[in-house]
Amino acid sequence: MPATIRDIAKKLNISVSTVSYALNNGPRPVPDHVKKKVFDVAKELDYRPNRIARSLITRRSRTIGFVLEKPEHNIFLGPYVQLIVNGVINACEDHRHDLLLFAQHGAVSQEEFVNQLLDGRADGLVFTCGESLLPIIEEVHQRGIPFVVVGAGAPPYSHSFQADNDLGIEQAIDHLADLGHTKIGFVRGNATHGDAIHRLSAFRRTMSERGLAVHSDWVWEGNFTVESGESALASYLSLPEKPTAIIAANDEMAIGVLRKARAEGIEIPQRLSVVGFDDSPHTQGLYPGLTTIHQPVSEIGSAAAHGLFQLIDERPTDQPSFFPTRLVVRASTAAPTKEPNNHEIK
Amino acid sequence: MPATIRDIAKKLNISVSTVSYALNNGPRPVPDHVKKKVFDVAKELDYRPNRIARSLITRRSRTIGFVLEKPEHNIFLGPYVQLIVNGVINACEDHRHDLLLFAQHGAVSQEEFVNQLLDGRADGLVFTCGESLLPIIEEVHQRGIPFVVVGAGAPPYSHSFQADNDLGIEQAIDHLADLGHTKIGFVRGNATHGDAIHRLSAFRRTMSERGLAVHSDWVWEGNFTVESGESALASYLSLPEKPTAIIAANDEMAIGVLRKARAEGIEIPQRLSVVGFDDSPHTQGLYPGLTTIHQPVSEIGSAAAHGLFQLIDERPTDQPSFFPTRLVVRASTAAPTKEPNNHEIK
DNA sequence: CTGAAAGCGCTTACAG
DNA sequence: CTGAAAGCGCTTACAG
Repeated sequence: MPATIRDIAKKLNISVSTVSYALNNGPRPVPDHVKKKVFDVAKELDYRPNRIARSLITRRSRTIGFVLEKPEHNIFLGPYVQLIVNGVINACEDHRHDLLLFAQHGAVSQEEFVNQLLDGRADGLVFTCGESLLPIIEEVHQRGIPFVVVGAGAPPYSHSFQADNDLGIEQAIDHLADLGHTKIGFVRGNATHGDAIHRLSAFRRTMSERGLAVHSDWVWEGNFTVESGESALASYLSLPEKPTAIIAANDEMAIGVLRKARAEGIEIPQRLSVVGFDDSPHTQGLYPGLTTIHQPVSEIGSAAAHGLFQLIDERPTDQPSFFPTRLVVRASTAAPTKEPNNHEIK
Repeated sequence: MPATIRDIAKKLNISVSTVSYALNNGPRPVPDHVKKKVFDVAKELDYRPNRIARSLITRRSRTIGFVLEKPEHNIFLGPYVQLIVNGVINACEDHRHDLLLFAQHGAVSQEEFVNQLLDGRADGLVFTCGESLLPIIEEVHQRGIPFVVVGAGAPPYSHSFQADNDLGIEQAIDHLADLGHTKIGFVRGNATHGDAIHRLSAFRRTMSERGLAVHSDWVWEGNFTVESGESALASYLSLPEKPTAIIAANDEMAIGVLRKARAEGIEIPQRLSVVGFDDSPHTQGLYPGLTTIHQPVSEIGSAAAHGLFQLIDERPTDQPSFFPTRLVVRASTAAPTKEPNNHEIK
């Protein structure tokens, strides 16, 4: 049986309150010689404070929760989630908190899941933004516990932290237009994902603002995976009239496009230019390099967590919440020099 | 003020025990009509069970902890950690637990950190293996709370889950030897990391078993990052006699070797063969492909977590704890065809 | 200055 | 069958 403050108090013939104040260094003063004895006995008994008991009273766990977007196995494999969590963890370290990953979104009912989010283990929550989370965010909001949302498409009442998707898509289109492209395709992300939705509508809007046509044949479904990028390129191949450039809503899908293009013998960037979105670290190691839109994902995660800590402490939030993107030109884009339609389909 | 079971009991004029048994569906039977009333009032009051209070009594939080190996910012960016966490999260979902990431290893004293690990928020702990964790594992072990260790170099009393590093290094060496290489270099990982230490000694041993010489000039320090692979290749360049092949203790460093080799105009694999270790997913997307040793990192994480759940439940552990590796041949290895020493150093 | 006591929100032996 | 009560390990008003 682990030792408690009662054991320490008994051993020293003093009250538990004195022990408590001694161990916590306040708020009530305790004479140094008493304090010393308390610490000595604590060490002797291998006393460890029980934070559960403390939390029950203080209503603080010094832990924040992270809610994964989708109830999918292997959700953790995406570079985006990894970067966000990395940023959140960094902020937690700075702020002396720990991070609880809720793992049961896919395994229990929504009611039970919300109960878990609100069961006292976390002082506040970081949501990633996906449609499946919206009703959950709503319930959490009703409850009044502090939360923040990472990504586009958060409810208006929430504190959200996101990249400037509009700017990013403009940068991608303008880069391609500057190179002389007029026929530009788009691989979209999950229809349930806030950023994906945002980037698609930014694509449509910016294209028409620039006087460029958007063919519905040139917009492909995707789900942020390499595989969905590959199948986008597969259907590109069967088009009678092909775009000379493709923007993918994230790097993974851009990699899929590149990979499939390579397999099909389509020269990149001579015959087809490809732009990604994210500039995630492992894309940076790709050869030949991928032209992409950089967004500071880890910093967004950090800012979100710091914002959450401010909400928890009922301080005003002074964190930046809207992050500019940046075009990173590498080897996957160039002026269109070869006619894409001349390509032989096997 | 959130509602408690007392509020429900008061409203229905029944005892809190009945409410508790009703909400938990037992162990004491509660008549269905009472149960229904309890659930109705619970919903009406927006009652949410407080797991902190429950945990204080049951001494179970249905949460396990994950202890990161090193007190480094951006620790989460490594693909290895990501894969382990992914496997652990998957197991958590299966077992209806959540995962607490301890974030303060670098921010607080060791004593305070151990106190956090033992403060009741986690029912058991998953450690990754690094030297800095050994004294911490020792203290946790003394305390008697369930824990498992992922990776090589765990204390003998612990349940550890790891890849067969010896086999992996043998596979790498034998593959290169079969191609005709006799001069093989090695980029080692952090000197404080269990797997890194293990792979290096496996390299030395297997080389000598195969009658191949190990030059100390051909073993480079590394720290599992791309950059350290690059600097290994930089010092390779200045060697009077160069190996024809390099094994890196993980994929990141192998990527660094490849990248630097490309920058220096060294033809891969004609002039230099490179073998990695891990076969992490984003390596799989590399072009040209990296020959590497596959280890099932995510499965190891899953098995470790499942093992931990069995320890927590005091059941016998039946999880596999030693995982075979597998050679994956891609484009970075071939028979040595060009003399490496002929290469011009700029 | 310090101790005795109430209480955080639950679970669960103990009575009736 | 169900209620009253003890208690988990702490914090913190309340007395003295």
